[in-house]
Order: sequence, then structure tokens, then C-alpha cells
Amino acid sequence: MIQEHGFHGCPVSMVAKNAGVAAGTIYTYFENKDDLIIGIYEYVGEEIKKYVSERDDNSLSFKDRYYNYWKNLTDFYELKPSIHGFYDQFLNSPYNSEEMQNKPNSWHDFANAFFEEGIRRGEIKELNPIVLSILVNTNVNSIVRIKKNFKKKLARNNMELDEISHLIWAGIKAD
Amino acid sequence: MIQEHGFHGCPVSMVAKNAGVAAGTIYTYFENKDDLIIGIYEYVGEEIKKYVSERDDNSLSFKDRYYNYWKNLTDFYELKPSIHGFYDQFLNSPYNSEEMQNKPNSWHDFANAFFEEGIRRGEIKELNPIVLSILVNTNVNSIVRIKKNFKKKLARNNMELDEISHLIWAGIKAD
DNA sequence: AATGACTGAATGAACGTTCAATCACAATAC
DNA sequence: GTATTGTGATTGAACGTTCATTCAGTCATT
Repeated sequence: MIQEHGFHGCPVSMVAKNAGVAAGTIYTYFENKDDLIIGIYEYVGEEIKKYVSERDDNSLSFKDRYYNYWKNLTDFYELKPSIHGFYDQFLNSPYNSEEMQNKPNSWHDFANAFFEEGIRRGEIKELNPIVLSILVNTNVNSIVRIKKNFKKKLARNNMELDEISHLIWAGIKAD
Repeated sequence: MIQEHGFHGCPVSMVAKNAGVAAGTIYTYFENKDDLIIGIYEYVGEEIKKYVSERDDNSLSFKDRYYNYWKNLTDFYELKPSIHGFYDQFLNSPYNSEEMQNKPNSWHDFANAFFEEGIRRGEIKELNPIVLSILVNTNVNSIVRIKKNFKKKLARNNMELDEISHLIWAGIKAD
């Protein structure tokens, strides 16, 4: 609902109806609407981590693992467009404050560790793993968004958004 | 104000006060709040285009022009953090509908033409220029956002976000 | 009989929007 | 030069609606 209507466009009463409970019930589990939204964000982070980490296979070359990571993250978002829409909005909203960013976050931790290992194995350049995970996650995020918004335009222009995963690999792989 | 409080967090009355006019006056220039927000979006696009295009010098190599483009866009956003905050939020919100995306947009046109020329000159790979401009603009956007949010963390971890411009250049330059 | 979750009408604050009244200024008349 | 009228922008209190939140009462389970 948030992905479709935005944070303001979906009242608590609507959320409650959709969940099949009364509006008041939400307030036994969440302090207020903001607390609910932050709760969703934390839940979503866990789900993403679960999906991507379960499908990672560290016996493969890091190049293959990178492409799997990219594909799995993309698949997850395309499988659950509403999660993607929510997450994409949240990250760019005032909710995503510095305070928020400094909270423990197992999805971020996983992503950082993932790229750290690529460096340790000597398969990618010695860059800050936080930078790398931000780079990759940002690009997957926005490609999924573009695919969603530009459906017709994409077909018309025969755009190859998957190219971007190659571009980025070309940029980060060890020489 | 939108960058700080979000779309809902800033009532029309607040906008009016900040602008030094009465609330009603806004409605002689804009149909409603949505119309105002879309108006700001269009204005912002013009401003970005102006800043970046004025500083482009097509006598340089495309590599230099690419790095200028990157720098100028980054500078513009950092010079006007509130514009960046607004734009970043708008792009990821339900306001940025498919209908919105299909409206004429001189900033998008400029960016597309820019990368088209890089291809024509044979200095970058033969990719869809729309893909290229989305790639570059998305990454500049998110780097600026990260710099804004992560100030302390960045310093602590000695992160080199500027690396990303090189990574992307390595990815898109002609072999 | 006791516990704790659930309900949904009620509350009051906040918001977008309207509009009758006012104001600033220019054009016209004397 | 002064008074009068006309025009269009500006004002902000008021309106009606929507929304987050509360809480007294109900229900389900132990």
C-alpha cells in the first residue's frame, strides 16, 4: 500500500482493513504509525538478507557469486514488487535518518561481509566493502524501479538494463 | 522543507509562511498541493540542466567531459542539498509515475544526448544512451545522499566514494 | 472467573482548500 | 493635480474532511 500511495496516502485504518483487524489492534503491537513503518523496514531487511544469503554458494568463484547476488536481489524485488516499492521509498525518505543508518542491520552486514570476502580472495579491487555494497545495491534498486516504471518505453527502445551488471563487474574486478 | 520533513510533513500553510505569503496565494499559481510539487520537480529539472549543460565543453575528450558531468552534477547537488533531497525523494515516490516519466523533460533530453555523443565519437561502448544516463545519474544521486547521511561513518571508514566515478568509467569506456 | 487480545465508534488535531473582504496600483475623469 | 473607479492580486479566518490515536466495552481462551 505504501508503494502505491506513499507514506501519507495510506492511513492506518486502511492498513488495518487490509490486514483484517481493527485499527486499534495495530496499536497493541506498534507505538504509532512511524513505529509501524520502521518495523516494516526492519522486517524487509531481514527478508532480503534471507533470500540472498540462502542462495549464495561460497564454493563458486567470486565472479559467479557476484552475478548470483545481483540476480537474486533482482529476483527478490521483482517477485515482491511491493517490498521493493516500500524499500526504495523508505531509503530516500526522511525516515532513513543517520540514526536509522547506524542501527544494527543484518542485511547490510551480510552485504558488507560478502564484498569483503571478494577482496580477501583477490577477485575484486581493494575498495571499501561498504562502498561496494552500496554501489551494487543502489544499482539493483534503481534498475528494478526503472523496469517497473518504464515498461513500455523499455520495450520500445530495446534497452538492455542487464548490461549494467556487467559494467559494474568490469569496474570492480581485480585487474 | 520537503527534503527535511517529507511530502506529508510540510503543510501548505508552512510553505506559505516560509515564502512570506498567505496560504491562499499559493492557489492562484497552483491548482493544488500536488500541482505545486510537480511544479517544483519541473523547475528543479531545469535548474540541473542549466548548471550541467553550461559547464559542458564539447571541445574536450569525452572522458574529460564525463568526469566534468559527474563533478558538476555532484557539485550542484552539494551546493543545493535541499534540491537534492527533494529530487531524490520525488524520483522514488508515487509522484514519479509512468505518466510523469513520459512528459517532455529537457534535463533528461540533455543527458541522453550527452551520452549519445560519447557513443557517436566512439569513446564509450554502444549501449543505449538512456541506460547510460540513468546509470550515471542514479549513482551520482545516491552518492550524494550517502555523503549527506553518513558523514561520520564515512570519515571513520575512510570511504572513497569518488572511486565509483572511475568504476563506472571503466565499465562504459570503449575497449 | 480471570486474563489479555480485539473492536470500532469517538475524539480532537491537522490539513487542504475556499472565498468574502481588503489592498495596491493604474487608468480615467474632472 | 486630485478624486474616482476598475482590476487583479493577496489575505487569512473558516470549512469540511481526513487522519492518527484512544478507550470502554466485547470476545476468546485458559
